[in-house]
Amino acid sequence: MDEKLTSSGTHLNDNQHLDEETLFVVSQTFKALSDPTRIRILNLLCTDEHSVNDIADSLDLGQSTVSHQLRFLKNLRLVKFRREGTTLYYSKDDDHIMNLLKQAVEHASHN
Amino acid sequence: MDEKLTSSGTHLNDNQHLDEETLFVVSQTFKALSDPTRIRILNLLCTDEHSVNDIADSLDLGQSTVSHQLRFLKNLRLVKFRREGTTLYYSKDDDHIMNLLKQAVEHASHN
DNA sequence: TTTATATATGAACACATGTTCATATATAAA
DNA sequence: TTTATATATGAACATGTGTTCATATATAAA
Repeated sequence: MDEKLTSSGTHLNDNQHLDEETLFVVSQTFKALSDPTRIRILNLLCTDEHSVNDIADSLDLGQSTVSHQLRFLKNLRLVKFRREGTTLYYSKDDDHIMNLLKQAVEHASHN
Repeated sequence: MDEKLTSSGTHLNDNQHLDEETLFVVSQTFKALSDPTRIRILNLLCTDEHSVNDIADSLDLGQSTVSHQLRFLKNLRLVKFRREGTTLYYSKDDDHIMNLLKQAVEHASHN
């Protein structure tokens, strides 16, 4: 127990080397944020929840495109959804990553 | 002057819509951080400067691979280099983006 | 059940991406 | 100039990625 303080665990924090799992998760996370379409979707979900067609209409994207990208984001647990009849309302599910996106946007638009 | 306070500039901060240039820069930035090899290189450059062969040896990568990726990172101004004889010492050139990487790593390794 | 609407899915396609190989360039030493 | 070392470069290749199209599924209303 308290693996971080021992020196015999499978992978400890040597604070320098990145183990393969961390590397994979980090790269996948940034990959999610590396596509303009996904960035626009997440930016839209930053404030409110939206249905799939809402998103498609707002961003002028195909319904299929939005659905595919939402599945991608859902697999990474960056978004979640709530059903109401036949409509699915998607919303953000990871405030930490949304914050990274916000930081990058602010950095890029040099405010 | 002071475009942010006017309402007649080409693109203002409506704080909701992302203009194309911002979208491009943000996506490119995250793309840089979305590849395991580049993450490992940046992680290595997080603390000290390193030559190309240093990096290749440390991370068990081909010299060509490292050189290609360093060019990629240099084009995005995430790294810079300093020459000493025939050796080029690379180091980080964007503390803000390095900080984003650090945050993601810490988030992924659930500390 | 039939119909309408909202969303998901899979195949296909064009395009982007990362690595490798061979080779070019650049600097310094002999 | 020749030689050695460090790095850069471009072509080629396999693989990954985002969008579109057609269609399937799911829920609700009629």
